[in-house]
Amino acid sequence: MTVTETERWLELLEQKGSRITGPRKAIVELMVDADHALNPVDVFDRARVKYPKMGLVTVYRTLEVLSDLGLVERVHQADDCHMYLRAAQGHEHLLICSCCGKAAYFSGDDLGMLIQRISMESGFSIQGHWLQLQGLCQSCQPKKIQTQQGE
Amino acid sequence: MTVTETERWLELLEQKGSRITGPRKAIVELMVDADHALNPVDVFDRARVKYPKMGLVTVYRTLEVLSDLGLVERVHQADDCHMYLRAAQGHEHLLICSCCGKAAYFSGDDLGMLIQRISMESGFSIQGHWLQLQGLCQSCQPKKIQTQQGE
DNA sequence: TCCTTATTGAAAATGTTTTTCATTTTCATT
DNA sequence: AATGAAAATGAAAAACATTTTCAATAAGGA
Ligand SMILES: [Mn+2]
Ligand SMILES: [Mn+2]
Ligand SMILES: [Zn+2]
Ligand SMILES: [Zn+2]
Repeated sequence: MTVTETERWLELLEQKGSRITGPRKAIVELMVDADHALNPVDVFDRARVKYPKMGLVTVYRTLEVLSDLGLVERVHQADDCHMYLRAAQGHEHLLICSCCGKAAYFSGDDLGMLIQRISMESGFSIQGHWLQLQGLCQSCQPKKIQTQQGE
Repeated sequence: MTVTETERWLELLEQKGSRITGPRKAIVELMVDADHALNPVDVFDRARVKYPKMGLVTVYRTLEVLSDLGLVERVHQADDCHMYLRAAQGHEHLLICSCCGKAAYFSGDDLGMLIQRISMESGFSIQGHWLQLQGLCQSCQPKKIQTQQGE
């Protein structure tokens, strides 16, 4: 599954007239599999394992290319706003572990009523929304006992 | 109302053992009233009108102090993740105009059901959420006719 | 294999935020 | 009102993150 997804990304890259290169393959392979949002340096460190002469500049450039193709997207967290993760499929939002950073998409939110009400009350015409849940993933729950913030 | 709110901020500052200074007054006055999220340079430019010898470093430092006191908070937007706005009162979320940047808080979202479901499905224990609506404010609607992104 | 051109990595440039430090200002105490 | 300790300030330097420049390299069609 990972292999075919990697191939899909590379084919898309090719279709758009980009060349398939060693550095790009290394970055695609790792981004396809990543279950944490990664910042450019994270990507750099991981990519260098597969492609040792990788330059950090190429990481920036490749993330931009993948982002333009809609394959990865930027993720904002309180401490780091320049993280990247495979893009959402359709209408999905992120759930991120505040301890280890593990990220998962979810879908099925319904803000229609809320948006309609706020639209009325504020006079804004609402174009989009941004929703992100923070929590502790299963493997981090034993490690941390923290207070829960409701609603 | 603005005057008393400014005073409240300054008193809080004083209570916490900080000194009330010219630069801080200028920044507090402008942040109390701001209806747009402002980045440090925005704050700098505006504060210099009232306090011409203001240094940019002081802006950074003062925003941090106000943020530590819970009086302002950092706002993330697609193009600029280091913007500051007066802090939410209780459980509020932001509505921001994608054209002019006008910001308004709203409350009354209820994600309880959603959170419970996602919690079940994912195994995460959910601690908090981050919700932001983007749209066009009343005065920007005539200017731009844009496609609407649903739900 | 050859050739054109996109891509690459190093280095330099740029832009932002933080640190350092001598000077100024605040404000509690005379 | 004058004094003095400590906090705050602004200029300059340093540290960081990101982008640009450019000569060398590599991709992939002919
Ligand atoms: Mn949604
Ligand atoms: Mn952000
Ligand atoms: Zn975790
Ligand atoms: Zn507007």
